Amino acid sequence: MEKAIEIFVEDLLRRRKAHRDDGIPSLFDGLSEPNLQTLLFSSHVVEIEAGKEIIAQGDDVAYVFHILGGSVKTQRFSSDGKESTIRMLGAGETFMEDSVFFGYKSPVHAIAVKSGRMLIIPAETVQRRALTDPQFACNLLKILSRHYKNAIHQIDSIVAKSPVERLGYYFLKLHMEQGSDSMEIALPFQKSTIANHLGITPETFSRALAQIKKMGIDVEQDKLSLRDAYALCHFCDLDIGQSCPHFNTERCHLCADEKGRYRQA
Amino acid sequence: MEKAIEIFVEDLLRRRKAHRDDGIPSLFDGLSEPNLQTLLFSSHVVEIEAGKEIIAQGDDVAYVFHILGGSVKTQRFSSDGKESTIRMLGAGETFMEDSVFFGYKSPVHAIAVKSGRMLIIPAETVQRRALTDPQFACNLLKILSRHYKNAIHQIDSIVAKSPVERLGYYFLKLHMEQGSDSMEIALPFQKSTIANHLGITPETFSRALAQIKKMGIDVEQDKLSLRDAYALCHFCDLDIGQSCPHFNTERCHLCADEKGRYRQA
DNA sequence: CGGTTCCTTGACGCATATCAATCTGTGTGG
DNA sequence: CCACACAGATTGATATGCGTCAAGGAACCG
Repeated sequence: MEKAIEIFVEDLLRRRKAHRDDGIPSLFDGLSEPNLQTLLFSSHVVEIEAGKEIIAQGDDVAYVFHILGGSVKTQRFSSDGKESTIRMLGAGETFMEDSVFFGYKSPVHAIAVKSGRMLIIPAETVQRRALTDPQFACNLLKILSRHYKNAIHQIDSIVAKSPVERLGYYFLKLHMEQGSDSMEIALPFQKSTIANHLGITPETFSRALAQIKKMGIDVEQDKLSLRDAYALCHFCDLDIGQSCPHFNTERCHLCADEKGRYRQA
Repeated sequence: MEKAIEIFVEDLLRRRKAHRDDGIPSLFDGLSEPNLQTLLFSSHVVEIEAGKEIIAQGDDVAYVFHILGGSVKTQRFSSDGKESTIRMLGAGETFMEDSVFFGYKSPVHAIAVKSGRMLIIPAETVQRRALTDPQFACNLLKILSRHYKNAIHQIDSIVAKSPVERLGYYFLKLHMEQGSDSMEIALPFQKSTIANHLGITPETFSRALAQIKKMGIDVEQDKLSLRDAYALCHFCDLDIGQSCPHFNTERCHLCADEKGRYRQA
C-alpha cells in the first residue's frame, strides 16, 4: 500500500476516534479497520491540477474518486457549447460512484477547480467490496441518495424558482453547511461557476446579487455577510427546515407567518 | 404472507425463468428465493386510485413502493403554487428507496396518475435486508444510480436545451425504451404532465409539437409516429448513443456528420 | 505598469410564460 | 341518439424576464 494511503487511513481512524462528523455521509463511515485496509489496498493518491479535466463525458469509469483536498465540478456540455454544472464538490466528497453501478460510462465531465489531491479507488474494487461489505454498500447508498436528493432540489430550483430565489436557496444551504451561527459565509466557488450551477448566466447572477442585497444579504468579493440571523429564512423550505433548530417553533418567521402553507390539500 | 404477495412472487420467479429482462434494474433481480421471501414477508399489496396522493412532501417514509400496475408521478410544489415533476413511473419501477437511506423524509409528493396496484415494503425491512443481502444492496445501488443519472439528464435538458430539443430527447428516450424497431410510440402520460417534467408550460409543449412535426415526428392524440427510423437521431447524445446499435458506425447520421464534435477539448 | 481574468452594468431583442379564446374528444344524462 | 358539460389540448395576442452583446471596472499577477 502506498505511503500516502497509509497516512490517509491513520488520519481517518484518528478522526473517527475524535467523533468528528460533519453530517455528510462518507464512503468510509463505520468500516472495520481490516475492511478499510482491503478497500484501500489497491487505491492510489493522485494530484489534481486546477483546470484539468479528470474524466470526460462518455469515458469508461475506471475509478471512484474521493477528494482529499481542492475542489472539483462535474458538468455536461451540449453540442452547441452550452454547459450545465451538475455538482460542485469539495474535500471529503466522492464522485463517479454512481457510474460504477449503472452504465459504466461517465454521464459528465469532471474538472478540477482548485488544485489538491484525490484518492482513486478502482471501480472493480468498489463493486467487489459492495458485494462483500454490507456497511460499505450502505455508505454508497447514503451517498447516492444524497446526490439524488440534491439533484431533485436543483431541478426544482431551476423549474420553479426565480434567479433571486435560487440564489437565496443556495446561500441558505451554504449557511446550514458552514454552521448556522456565523454571519459570514465564504463562497466556495467562483461566481460564474455557481451561476451556471443555478442555471443562470453570470450577468443574471450579478443582478440577482444586487437584488438580494436589499434583503440584507451582502456579497463582497467572495464573502457573504448577513444582516441578521433570519435574513435567509425567506428562502427556507420544508427540506431545509427539517435541519433548522427553529423550524416549527414560534421563533421561525416562516412557520409563524405562513403556517401550513405547504400542507394545503 | 398475503395471498397477493404469493402470487407476485410466483409471477416473478416464472418471469425470471423465462429470462425476461427489460433492462431496467429491479429490486428483485438475482435474489435467492429464500431472500426474496424474507424481503416480502412483511410487505403488502395496496390499490392506488388515480389522482390520489400516496405520500406528501416532508412525510416520514415508512415504505418503499414498487409499482405493480398503473402509474405514479413524483413532484415538488413551491410555496407560490408552481410544481416541478421529478419523475414519472410505470409498472416495475420503484420510489422512495432513496429516502430510506438519507433523510427519512420524502423530498417529493407522490401522486397516482393511473389507478393500479403497488407493493409496499416497510422501510425498516429494506434497511435490514440491505445490510444482510449484498445482492439486494447492489440492486438498490443500481436503481438509485439510474435515478440519479436520469436526474442529471433532466437538469442538463432544462438548462441547456430548447423546448423542441427537450421534447425530441424525451421522445428518443421513449423510443429506445419501447423497442427501437417500432415507428409508433405511445405517450405514457398526459401531455401537460410531460410538459411539466420537461420544465415547460403545456402551451409551449403544444407549440413544440407543431415544430417537431416538421421534422417527421407526428403526434396524434397520445400516439407518436415517426416518418423514418432516423427521425429522432437529431436529438441523440453520447449517453443515449451508447445503447444505440448504429452508434459510431457509418449508419449513424450523427456520427457520420459530426464525428468528434463532443470531443473537442 | 500592462495584461489577463472575472465581475458588473447597461441597452436590446427574443423566447417563453401568461392570459384568453377556441377546439377536440370523452363521458353523462335525458 | 343527441345535447351538454368538462377536461385537456391547441392557437393567438401580449408581456416580460432572462439571455445576449458590448463596454467598463476591479482585482490579481507577472
